[in-house]
Amino acid sequence: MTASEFAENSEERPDPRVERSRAKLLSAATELLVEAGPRALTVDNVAERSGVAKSTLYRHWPSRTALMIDVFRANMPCTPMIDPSQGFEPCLREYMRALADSIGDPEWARMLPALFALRQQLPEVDDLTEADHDEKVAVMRAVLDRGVAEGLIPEGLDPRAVALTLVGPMMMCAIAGDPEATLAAGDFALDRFLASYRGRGGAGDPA
Amino acid sequence: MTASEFAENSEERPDPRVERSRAKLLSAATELLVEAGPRALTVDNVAERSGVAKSTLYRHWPSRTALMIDVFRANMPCTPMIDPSQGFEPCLREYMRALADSIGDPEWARMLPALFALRQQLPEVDDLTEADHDEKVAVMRAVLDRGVAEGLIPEGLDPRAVALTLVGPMMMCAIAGDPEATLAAGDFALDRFLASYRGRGGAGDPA
DNA sequence: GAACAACGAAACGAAACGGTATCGTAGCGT
DNA sequence: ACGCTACGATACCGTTTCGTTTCGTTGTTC
Repeated sequence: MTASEFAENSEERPDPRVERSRAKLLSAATELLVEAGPRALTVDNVAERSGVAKSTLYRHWPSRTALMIDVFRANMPCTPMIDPSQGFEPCLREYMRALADSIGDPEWARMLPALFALRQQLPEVDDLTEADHDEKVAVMRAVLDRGVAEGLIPEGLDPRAVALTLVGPMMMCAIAGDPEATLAAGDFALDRFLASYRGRGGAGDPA
Repeated sequence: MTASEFAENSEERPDPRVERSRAKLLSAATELLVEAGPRALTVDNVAERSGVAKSTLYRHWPSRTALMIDVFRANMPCTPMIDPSQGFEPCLREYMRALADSIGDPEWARMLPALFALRQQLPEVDDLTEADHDEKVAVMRAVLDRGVAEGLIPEGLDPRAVALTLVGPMMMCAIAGDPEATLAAGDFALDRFLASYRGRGGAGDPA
């Protein structure tokens, strides 16, 4: 009831214990998901490994499923943003490199198959992946626009198709359990893609 | 006890009931896996849907896991074989088309994520996918050899890398829940790949 | 038709699971 | 120092799950 209460400090600082136990639970749940798959992600396992009581878990999430979804959300790499001012090819190469880094991260690569598997059952997970996909396509569209402006690639290229051919090989690598090869796979695909438009000066037909 | 019994028919014909119940169980298990994922593939569910008793299931498979592995094995499309005599490009195009057909099959596409997810936990599933991968790479190697012989692509191309860039987009399509686009994705990737070597007469550097 | 093997139905057990409730404790902000 | 609140421990409930067992029945082969 001091004078300072009147100021905009009326928001009470949140109890640090809340964030701490939440972090512990999320971390333990991530470990379990990475090490042994979604089936091992049980409330009892998470509680035991995290050292946090099961009752506390249910104070933070309404269900085991909600926790699992948050595990994906917390670990999903955010789509790297790109500065288009450095030109088409450097920009695309940097984008691919950043994507390989995030997709090929060993932890993330281990939970990637589970993500796609649960996408079919949990609409929230589906939303997560779809939003991520849209972001990737949006960045790709911007990069391609730059390429068209520079006359290096033809007009009318579908950003979704390009993203598929460039990201697909990397994703395939990560999912197939060979995350170390992600960067190389992306490089090869990118080289082929770029070379395919260098043949006749870039203004080929947009097939 | 007729005379025909004396011939090479001395091996007793197996009871047709065995194969019948096995087929029923496998079919029901496949449906459950496709519709609701591996978590729905329980012994009770399979027994109920197939109309076969649970005890019979355990006469055919030692565990639920063994059944699930056989479900994958029974549904996994066999790698299409290719006749290399028709020339490099037609041959590669036909191969890609056949791959798109098998990978993009709706049923198979629905169980594909589960396959990759369980690969990490079940070594038998890992063996399945690895054998399939090796087959694909072997066919690709044969096709590429033909391409080198025709002077259309440079020597020294890694069949694994090529397979990754060509199959990756299709696989990504199927896993991401868009199996209808599999063919188009493969076509686009293939067009880019081929065009990338047409620029300077095919004898470019093997990057 | 007789012997035999596969099957169906059902009960059972043990363990794991998701989720709830209780209550004493300990840490936080004031 | 005090009150509030998150927390820990634990017990508990109902359900699901895997896997086993038993026994009567059906179908197949000879």
